[in-house]
This record gives sequence, C-alpha cells and structure tokens, in this order.
Amino acid sequence: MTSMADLIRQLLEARRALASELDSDLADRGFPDVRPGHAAVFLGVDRRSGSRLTDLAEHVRLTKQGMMAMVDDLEARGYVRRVPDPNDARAKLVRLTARGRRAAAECRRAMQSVEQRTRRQLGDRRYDTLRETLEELAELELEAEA
Amino acid sequence: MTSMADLIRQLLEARRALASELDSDLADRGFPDVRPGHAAVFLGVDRRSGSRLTDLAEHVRLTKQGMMAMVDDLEARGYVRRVPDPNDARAKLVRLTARGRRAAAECRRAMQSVEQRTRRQLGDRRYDTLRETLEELAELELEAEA
DNA sequence: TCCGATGGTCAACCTGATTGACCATGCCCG
DNA sequence: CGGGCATGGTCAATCAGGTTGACCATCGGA
Repeated sequence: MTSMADLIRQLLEARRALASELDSDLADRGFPDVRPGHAAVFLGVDRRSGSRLTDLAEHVRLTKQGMMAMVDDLEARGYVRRVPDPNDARAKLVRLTARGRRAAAECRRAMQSVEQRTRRQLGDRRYDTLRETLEELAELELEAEA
Repeated sequence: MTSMADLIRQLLEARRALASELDSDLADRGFPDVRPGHAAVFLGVDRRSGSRLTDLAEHVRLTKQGMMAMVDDLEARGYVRRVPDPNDARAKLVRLTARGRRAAAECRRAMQSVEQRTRRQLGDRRYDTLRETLEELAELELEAEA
C-alpha cells in the first residue's frame, strides 16, 4: 500500500507545507512578497560587505543562473542591490538595502517560529531524527549518482 | 546554522535523490521514458476495468488537469489508452495497454528495489520513523492551512 | 423537466529549477 | 610581458511538475 511513490510524494507535501507556513508567516510580518526561496538569500548575504552571486549560489546549492533570478527579483523589489566589487572588477557584491535588512530580520524570526511550531508538533526527538535522516538520505543517494 | 530553510531544502533534495534513483532503476529495466511521476499512475489504474481520470487524480492528490497531462503523456507513449466508460457517457476509463502492464510490473519492482536499498541505508527503524514523521508533518501543516 | 454536480478538456500561467553560450576580467606561467 | 585558462556575471531557451480558470456534455435527483 505505502510504496516508494508515496514516500516521494510525502517529501514533496511536507516541503510544500513547511514552505507555505513560512510564506504566510512572512506575509503576516509585513513581507508578503518575500518567498520562501528568498529566505536563503537573505540569510546568506554577508551583512557587512555583501556577497558574490556565485558564493550565494553555492551556499544554497543552486546554479548561479538560478541565484541570478532570485537576486534579480529581490533587487526589483528593493531588498538588495548589486554594487561592484572593489577587489575584483569581474564581480559584483549583493548587499541588503535597509528594507532588505528589515526583511531578513523578519525572515529569521519567521523561520524560527515555523521551526518551533514544527518541533512542538513533532516533538524534539522526532524533529532531530528527521533532520538527521534526511541529511543521510540526500548524501547517500547523492553518492549513488556518482 | 541549520535553519528551516535547510530543512526545506533537504526535503527537496531527498525527494530528488529518491526520484532519480527510481528513474535510473526504471531506465535499467528498459523503460527510460517512464518518469517517477508516472509510477503513481501505473499503480493507481485498476487492472481489470480501468480507472477514471478523476479517481486517479484524487488517489495521488493531484488536480485532474495535472493527471490529464500525465495520462496524455503516457497515452502518447503507448502505455495507456482511454476508452469510454460504458456506465457513464461523461467518463472515460484509463486502461493499461500490454506494454503498460509490463511497465507497471517493472515499476513496482523498481520501487521495491529503491525502497529496499533505502531501508538498508537508513535502517528499518529510521525508515519507518521517517515515513511516520513525514505523514504527520504533511497532515498537521495541512490542517494549519484551513 | 430543470438544474446543480460531475467528468473531461483546453489554455494560460507559475515556480524553481536546468543547460548552453557568451563576454569581460583575473591571474598564473613560461 | 603576453597568452591562455579560470572565474564572475549575464542572456536565452528549456524543462518538470504542477496550478487556476473557463467550458461543455452528461448525469441524476427534486
């Protein structure tokens, strides 16, 4: 009855559920246009000096083109801006705007809030086990690819 | 360090890892064009009389339009065909072709194989806990939506 | 017999990615 | 010093796997 297909679907559903929790939490905090995917960018950007696109992409395991799209989006919405990197004329630094800093802060809070709710629902032990298991799953299967 | 964003990403990665395992397993069994998503359809179709699109969609928690696309695809590849439902002129029944039955059988085997490998990697206890936890996660968060 | 519910379909769109091609700049090595 | 590969960013096209909305024919109960 419960097959691999279900497991795969469950993973998707769990992800969607958490993402949409995060999304609505963020909306409640006054940032309805910040999407769960953006969160990782906010968290990855160096607060002082800004971060390079490529580094950001690597950090969240995304292609640089994918990160480009995110940053384009965030820039259009006024959360970040790109400034030339003084140390490397090829590079640009992605920096948070004032608004971006506010959003990033709320984002961190929203994530903590969702995490806490999830921990409460599942219990600490199961929550930790889940994270551990998922990590192992992704790693081991990733090896299998190679 | 490990935040909600990571958990969400891990869910995605684990899903991708399993799906691609299934995919390559299926390819090895001679059905390279059967995608993991198709598996659920194969498993859902009633072997005797065929199944309605709507029922199939519901079964895998997909919109009927989404299922339509799957079935269109599978039909174009010769795995299923649509026949009119003798009991309801509105409805059509999705039935497996001979080729579809072969693919479905391999599909079941592939899923078992991936499941067994995963169980071995994780250990039975953690595997079962994972499934349980995911189910709970999806359910509880789903309630929160409403 | 009428009318709302149901089954299937078309079309448009979205998210979150991917690969491939490019170009400017950086930097090591001979 | 110069040549050439590596790196950072960008554009474009494409994909998977969905979504919502609008429609129409048929069904079936009041």
